[in-house]
Amino acid sequence: MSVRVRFAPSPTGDLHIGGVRTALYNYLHARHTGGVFVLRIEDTDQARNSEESLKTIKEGLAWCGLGWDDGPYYQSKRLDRYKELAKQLEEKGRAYWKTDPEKGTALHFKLEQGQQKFTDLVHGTVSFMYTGEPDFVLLRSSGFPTFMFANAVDDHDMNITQVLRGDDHLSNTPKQLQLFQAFGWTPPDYGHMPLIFDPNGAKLSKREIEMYRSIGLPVTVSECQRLGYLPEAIVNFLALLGWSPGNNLELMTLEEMVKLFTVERIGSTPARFLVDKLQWMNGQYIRKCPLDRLVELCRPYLAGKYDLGKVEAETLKEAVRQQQERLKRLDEIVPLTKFVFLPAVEYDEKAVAKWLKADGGKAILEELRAGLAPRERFEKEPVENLLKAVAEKRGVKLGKVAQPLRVALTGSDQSPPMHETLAILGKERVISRIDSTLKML
RNA sequence: GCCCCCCUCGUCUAGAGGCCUAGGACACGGCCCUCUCAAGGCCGGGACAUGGGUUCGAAUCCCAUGGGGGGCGCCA
Repeated sequence: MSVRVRFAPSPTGDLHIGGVRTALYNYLHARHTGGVFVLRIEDTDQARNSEESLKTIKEGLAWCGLGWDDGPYYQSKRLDRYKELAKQLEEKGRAYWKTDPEKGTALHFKLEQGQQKFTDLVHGTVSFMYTGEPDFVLLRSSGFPTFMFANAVDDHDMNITQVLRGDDHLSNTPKQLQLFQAFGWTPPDYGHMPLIFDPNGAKLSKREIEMYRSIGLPVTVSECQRLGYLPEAIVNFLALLGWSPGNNLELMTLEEMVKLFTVERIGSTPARFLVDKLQWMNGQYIRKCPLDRLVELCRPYLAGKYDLGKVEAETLKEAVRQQQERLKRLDEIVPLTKFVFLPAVEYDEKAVAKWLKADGGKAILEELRAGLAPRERFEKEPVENLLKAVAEKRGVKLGKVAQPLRVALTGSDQSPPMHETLAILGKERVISRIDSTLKML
């Protein structure tokens, strides 16, 4: 039978990083086997569902490059089907109505007690012992089905062959298996993948989002976007949280992952989500990114902070180019290009003290001004020659003469190579910034 | 409370009885490159949770203990 897998989120919030990984593994399995990837929306909780969340999920999957082949199907549109099947169970004597004084009358499934065994795709044989395991609800008093029920029914109706989901569902599986048994259906194979933990080893929690944000840890797709991560990096990183191709290969495109992915190689140990490696990986993808695309990726961050209205396209492009190998996150472009896009220099006092106010800083700057003034353009060779000449004449190292200029032009002791810094600022700004710095000293 | 899952460097992992004096990556430290910061290159420290078995031989198999996590909702 050809493979059919699904991603079945409930539209009750942002698309979570754990959800992305679940979607990814199902997507990879489908693509690897030439199967079909189904999207199903489990919107049976009227109170918590939202249109906006649905939109977020679809856009989030698209952003990650995880397209589905079939669906989306909506459980809210299949209520009749669930009711019909529930009735069958009732007629078979496997379900009964019970009234809760607070919540109303709901249909319950009669759970068989005793040993429950099944073979999990990632854990192997798993065996449960049900002693006083309570019966679970099939239909709520509202008439809506529960997850346990609708989810199993849909997996059957949609001919799902493998269910790849989080370990948090492992304990529920025997119950759903009993449902399949009661209907006389063949169940799909289940594979439960390890949970993703936060840096403290606890389950990722929505409540901690502020703390996560403060350490640059994106736990939802919108956080990924906000914090300047590339989808390639997120997908690549998440793929490696619980799966490995086994040959020391780490940087992979989606296509490569598709080729390499097998569910046998999904691990069984929970993984902590730390930001370090993700940032490194993001930097790798930023460096590989074609410049034109990188400019567009950076533009919103810059536009949010600077007035780009009068900035020439070439300047913007060059500013981004200069920082490409320094970025780990897109949002870092903002502080790094401050010297280009802000009209006035913001001086770092420590840098000023170290390079300009100390021994000969001012004299060096004056000398460089004299050397720079006759030039219209600042190319690599002439600039380097000038710096070297000044350094030699004074018997000091290159850094001794480059740094004062750097601080005068950018306010900081860190910037792209001198000739690039000069070139992007242009003659006029170079001279005026040197002059106003000199005046200040 | 009951049931279940997990346990290799700080982190992600490779490892399916001898290939392991345990490999890779991130992070960390050092060096090189160098006008700064990065990037890049090289080197280094760093792990089989513990205790019992099984076996000629165990990170790999079994059992306990410890630790971590999950499930037991008219949430999904």
